[in-house]
Amino acid sequence: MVSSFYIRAIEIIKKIPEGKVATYGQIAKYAGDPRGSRQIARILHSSSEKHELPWHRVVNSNGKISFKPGCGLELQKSLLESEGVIFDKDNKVDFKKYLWKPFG
DNA sequence: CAACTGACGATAG
DNA sequence: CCTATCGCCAGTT
Repeated sequence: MVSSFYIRAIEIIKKIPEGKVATYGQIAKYAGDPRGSRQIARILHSSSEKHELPWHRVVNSNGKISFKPGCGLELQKSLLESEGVIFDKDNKVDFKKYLWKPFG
């Protein structure tokens, strides 16, 4: 079962460039469902492996990671820092520098 | 088919 | 800043 929202979200996520991040709400909204933030989480889970999505470039609305230390937080943080995205002391990214915009 | 679940978002206190 | 709660929607049980 594949909804257009799902496909669209995948396409968007795959387009996130290195050194940039996007939010769940942003992706969901741009994919056609302003409130599909939860589906984004599902998509990342079910497709990050199948579609090799840069799941680590997706953070919540605060620019923070939803994980907890030991649950992947370190991994995501590490991956992003490898791409040039720096986290502050609150494990947040600087949207002014790293927020990716679908329109450029 | 009904209830539960979830890598969320926004609002309220 | 933090927790609590509602709303959204698809996938599971």
